Amino acid sequence: MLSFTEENYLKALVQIGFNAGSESGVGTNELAIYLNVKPASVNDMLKKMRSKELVSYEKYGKITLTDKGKKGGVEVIRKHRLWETFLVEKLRFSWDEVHEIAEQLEHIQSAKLVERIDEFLDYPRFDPHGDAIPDKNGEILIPFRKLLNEVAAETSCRVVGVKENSVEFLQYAERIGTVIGGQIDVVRREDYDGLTVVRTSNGEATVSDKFTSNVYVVCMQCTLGKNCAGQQCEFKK
Amino acid sequence: MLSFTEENYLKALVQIGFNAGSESGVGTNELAIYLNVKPASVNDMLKKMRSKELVSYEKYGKITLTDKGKKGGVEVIRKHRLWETFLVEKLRFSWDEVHEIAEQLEHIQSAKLVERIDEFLDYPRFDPHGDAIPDKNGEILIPFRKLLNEVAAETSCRVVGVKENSVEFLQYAERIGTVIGGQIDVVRREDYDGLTVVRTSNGEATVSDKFTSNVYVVCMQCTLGKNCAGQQCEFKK
DNA sequence: TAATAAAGTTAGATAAGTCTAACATATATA
DNA sequence: TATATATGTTAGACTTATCTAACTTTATTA
Repeated sequence: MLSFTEENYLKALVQIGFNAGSESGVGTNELAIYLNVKPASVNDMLKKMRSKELVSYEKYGKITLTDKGKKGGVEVIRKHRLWETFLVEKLRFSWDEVHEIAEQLEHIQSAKLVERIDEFLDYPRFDPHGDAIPDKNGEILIPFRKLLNEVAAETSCRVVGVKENSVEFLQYAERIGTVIGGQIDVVRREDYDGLTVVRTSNGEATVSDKFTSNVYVVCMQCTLGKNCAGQQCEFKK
Repeated sequence: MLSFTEENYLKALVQIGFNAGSESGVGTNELAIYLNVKPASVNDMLKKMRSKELVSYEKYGKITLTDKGKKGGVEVIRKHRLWETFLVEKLRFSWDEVHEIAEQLEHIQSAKLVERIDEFLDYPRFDPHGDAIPDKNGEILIPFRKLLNEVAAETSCRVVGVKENSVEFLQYAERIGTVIGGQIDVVRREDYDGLTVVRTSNGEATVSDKFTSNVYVVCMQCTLGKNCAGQQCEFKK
C-alpha cells in the first residue's frame, strides 16, 4: 500500500522521466523543485521508498524507478487523467479548473472505482489536455508526430518538439509564442507566397516554411480522438 | 480549512447527535468508540478543535458542536451521501460496496465539485441507504413517520422508533427482529382476524394490532422518492 | 458515606513527512 | 589543478494524529 506522498513522488518520477524522454535518472534537487519540497525531504523519502523497492539509487547517484515504482506512478497518472476527463466531460468543468481537483481524486484507493470511471467514460485514450491516459495495463498511445508544414489549414495542434536547435531559431520561436506543450493553430496558408498564418497564446503570426518545417506538432483531432490506434497513433510501454 | 481528521470528528459528532435525537452532548469515551480510537486521542483532538471553535466542552464535561462545527459536519455528510448516490446510480455499484469509497471521497475539497455532482444527480434528497442528503444549506428532509398499522400491505419500511417502552413489548419486538434502523416489510393483512404478517431479518412473523400500533416506521418508497417534500416529508434544520 | 467502577485527563512516546542549518561531494571554470 | 558553484547528505527539530500507562474526577451502589 502506497502512501499519499509516495504516490506523488512516483508520479513525479514517471513524469520527469517521460518529459526528459530518456530513462537516465533524476537528481535529488530536480525532484525537489518539481515537488515543491526541499532536497533534504526528498532524500529522506527516497530512503523509505528504496527500502520498499520503489526506487533504486545510491548516495550521490541518480534516482531511477523500479518496475514496481513505475507501475505505481503510471497508475496514479492514469487515475489523474481519468478524473480530469470525467470532470470535463460529465460535470462541465473547463480544462483549466480540473487539475487541482484531480490532484486529490487521484489518491482515492479503489481499483473497482477506477475501472468503472474508465468504463463510464468509454475508455478514453487522451485526457482534456491531450495527454495520453494509460490503460489498465499501463500502456499509452503516442500520437503521431508531424511537422507543422504538413498540417492542414484550420487545424489546432500542440507543439511537442523542434527539429532545429540554433539560438536564432529558438529565440524566434519563443518570440512568436511557440513553446513545447503549447497550442499552435494553423489559421491559413497564403497560396500566393506559401507563407503560413499561425495563432499561439501570443496572437497571430505569419511564418515561412523555414519555420514550419522545424516544429514538431500533434494535431488536436488526433490527440482527442479515441480510435486512432494504428492509423495515427502507436502503442508504447 | 478543516483537516481530514477534524472532518471525521465533526461528522461523527453530527451523527451521534442525530442518532441520540437530542443535543445533550457526547462523552469522550463514546466518541472514541465511534471513531475507533482511544479516549486519550479524542481528548487531544478536542483541545485543538475547541481552539478552532468547532466544539465547545469543558474538562470532564460533555462535547457539543458549535454552529461552525455543525455546519462542517453536515457538509461532510452531504458529500458522503452524494458520492454514495453517484456510485450506485451512475457507476452501477451495489449499496453495500459504496461506504468505504465514499469515506475517502467525502474529503475532497472543492465546493464546485460537490455542487456539480449534486446537479448531475438531479438534486437527490435521499441516498441509496435511505438516509437524507443535506442540501447546500444543510437542510434535510425528514420522511413522514407512520405507525406500522397505518401501512398498506406489500410495503417495505424502516423502523424509526417505538411508542411503548415496556420490557414485555421491547423483548417481544426484539424476538421477532424489530430493531431501530432495521427493515420491516408488511407482507399482508389477514381479513379474517385483522392480524398482520410482517417480515424482518429474522423471518416472517404474525403480529396483532397491539404490536403494529406501537412501532413507528417510514416507508421505503417515501424514503427513496425525490419529490415528496410537503406531502410526506418535512424540512428540518 | 465509603468503596468501587466508569469516564476523562495527562505526560511522554511514536510515526510520517516536513523543515533548517551545517556539512560533504561533484562539477565547472579560471 | 585550485577554487567556486552545484548538488547531495546528515542531524536534529517540528507538526499532526495517534498510542500506552498512570493518574484524576465523577457516578454508582452496597
